Amino acid sequence: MPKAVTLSDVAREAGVDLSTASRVLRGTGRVSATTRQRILDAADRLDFRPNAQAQFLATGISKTVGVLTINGYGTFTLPVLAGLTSTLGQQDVATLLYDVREDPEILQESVKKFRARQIDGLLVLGDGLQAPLHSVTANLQVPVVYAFATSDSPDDSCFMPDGEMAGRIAAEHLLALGRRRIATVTAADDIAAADRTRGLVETIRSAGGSLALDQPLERDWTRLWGAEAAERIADRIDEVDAVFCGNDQIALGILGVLRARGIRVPEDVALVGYDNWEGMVGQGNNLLTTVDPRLSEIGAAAARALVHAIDGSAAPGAHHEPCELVTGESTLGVGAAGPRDATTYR
Amino acid sequence: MPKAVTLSDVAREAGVDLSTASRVLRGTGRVSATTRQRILDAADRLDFRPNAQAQFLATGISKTVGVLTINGYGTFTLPVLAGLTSTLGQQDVATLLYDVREDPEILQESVKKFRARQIDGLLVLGDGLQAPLHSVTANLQVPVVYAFATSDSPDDSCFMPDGEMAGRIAAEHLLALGRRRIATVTAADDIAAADRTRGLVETIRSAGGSLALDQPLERDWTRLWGAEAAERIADRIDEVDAVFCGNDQIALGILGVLRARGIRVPEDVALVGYDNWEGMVGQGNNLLTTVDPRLSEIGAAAARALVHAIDGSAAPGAHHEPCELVTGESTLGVGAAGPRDATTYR
DNA sequence: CTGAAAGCGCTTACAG
DNA sequence: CTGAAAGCGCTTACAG
Repeated sequence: MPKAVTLSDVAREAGVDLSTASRVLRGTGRVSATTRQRILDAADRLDFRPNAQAQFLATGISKTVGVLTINGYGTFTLPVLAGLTSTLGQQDVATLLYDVREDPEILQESVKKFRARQIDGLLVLGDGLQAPLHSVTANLQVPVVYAFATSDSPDDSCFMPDGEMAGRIAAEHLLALGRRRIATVTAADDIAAADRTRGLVETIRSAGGSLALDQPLERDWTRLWGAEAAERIADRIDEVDAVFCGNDQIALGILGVLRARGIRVPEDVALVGYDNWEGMVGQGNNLLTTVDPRLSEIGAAAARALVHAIDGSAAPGAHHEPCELVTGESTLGVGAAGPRDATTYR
Repeated sequence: MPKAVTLSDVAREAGVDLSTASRVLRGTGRVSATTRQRILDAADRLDFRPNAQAQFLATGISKTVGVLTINGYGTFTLPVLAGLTSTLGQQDVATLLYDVREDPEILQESVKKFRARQIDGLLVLGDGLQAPLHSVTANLQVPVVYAFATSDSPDDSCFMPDGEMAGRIAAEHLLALGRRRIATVTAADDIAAADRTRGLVETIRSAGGSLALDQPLERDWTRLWGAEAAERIADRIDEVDAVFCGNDQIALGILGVLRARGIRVPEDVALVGYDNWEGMVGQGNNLLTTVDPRLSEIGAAAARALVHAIDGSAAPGAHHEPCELVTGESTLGVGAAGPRDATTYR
């Protein structure tokens, strides 16, 4: 292991004190142009990399943040996590991850470990569904940001997908295609589902219409529920020419039954899903028109917010990140859109 | 911000020198039982957490590892990444992630940043498909482990799913169910596909049989290919009573066409997929019997190997992590297996 | 068994 | 504008 070159090496090479070298390398304090150049050259020549650990000790900044994960391996949290860590990595900050699994004891453990490690901030990664998390902000003396979760304290900085926007862009797309009898099939008793439904219904109302079948059809997130709902829709097919589905599973369930009953998609009934599940799995079949929540962007936004908060400018409150419509055959028909031809609404 | 308690505080509280306190707290060197106890009590009373940054500087260990990601947001790399970071987190080591996107310049960049940060080791996270990665082991003076990838240097420590085992347990399951005319539909020109096929064929041969339809049907990983292959199978239905599919997409494509043509699954043809894609998406429909590559375990195993390598005991060579059969309706029929009732083969 | 001292590699008032 | 010094909080030979 070749001895690493240190700041003293650079100082000696440039013939100055190491405090002077430190100043020019951090760009702080006045230094004469020639001295500065000499030092910069020396650093360059020696290919100097400051020892981050030493800097951390001297400055009290660790350039590492803690990440607390509620359901670390959840399909939907995975992209958020990747967005988090990769954005943090770009900013040169490391990540110390603990999977909490809603176990309060582990939480205590983690907080202790975090303290030892002098983390600069904490990211709490939820599962995107649950009720508000109990705020841990007060327990720490570093900034906290909640990603894919909300906290029960209104001053906390939280990042979530914009469910209302999802409903809105789905409605706008369907209305633009001339659909006027838009129904929705989704999960019951779910805040996220309710947000999407609200965005949908409000947009339909603004256009002078109302939700087809009067009420949302609500039960759960499964393909099976989609299939059953499709039977009901098929029985009242005159009243429906489009369905916004709570997720892609439901959409797929509906698609299968509708086709089996001889109802054409999208000619008779257009379908819009949510999750961009195919996109996630990298297939790009373009079967379904769907709303992509851009989960990795949720993580990225939360990470950026945390870095800013560490720098002193917090962004308290709930933030809803924009989603994106990804068009496919279930609204445009076969061959209408190129593969992964995403239309972005803002 | 309440001043943190330091080792000197503990030493003073216990009435000893801080070097002595350091020794007992790290469990190194002989110290009398009573002194030891006094120090331990003091540390406890003060709730002392050693400043990790200071320890790092003093010992030269950073407790952070670099992670280089080839395709950071790939559906299949996501669980591996989560397995990595979470296993590392449990061991109290932080993670510094850079997404390389096969860009050699970024790689150089990253190596420099890693050097500055004194990382203890490096994890290279591949995409599970590509040809061997170019080994970067020689460029660093810290241990390197490749996860979900192989390197072009045979001494490197690499962790991959066990593709042959996947084919084997699929075959064993189908044979156990009495199937004797097993075909396979998979991708062409793909090492991973070839491994699974080999495991399948060898197991069938050991049982005294041979692959149905003589040859593997090979093209790509899409559902569309599954559907087309299913047409061919349907035309020669007498020769086939089971299909091992290269992935779940293909399986789903086959399933749809077979049913549309009045061929019963699993009664006439049993289907086994690969990826446990449904499981990934958290639905647990149990529609498909499939082989779960346990991707997060790949990451976990690689992380453990890296930690061991850092401690001095490397595990060079290619490691194939066991996969797992997850049974579903496509081989056992409706209601046969409970939800996510996984059968583990070893 | 225990203490006094040097050192890890930087940063940052403080003088001059 | 630049240098000498103290300090960040620990670890670890080295004496005694």
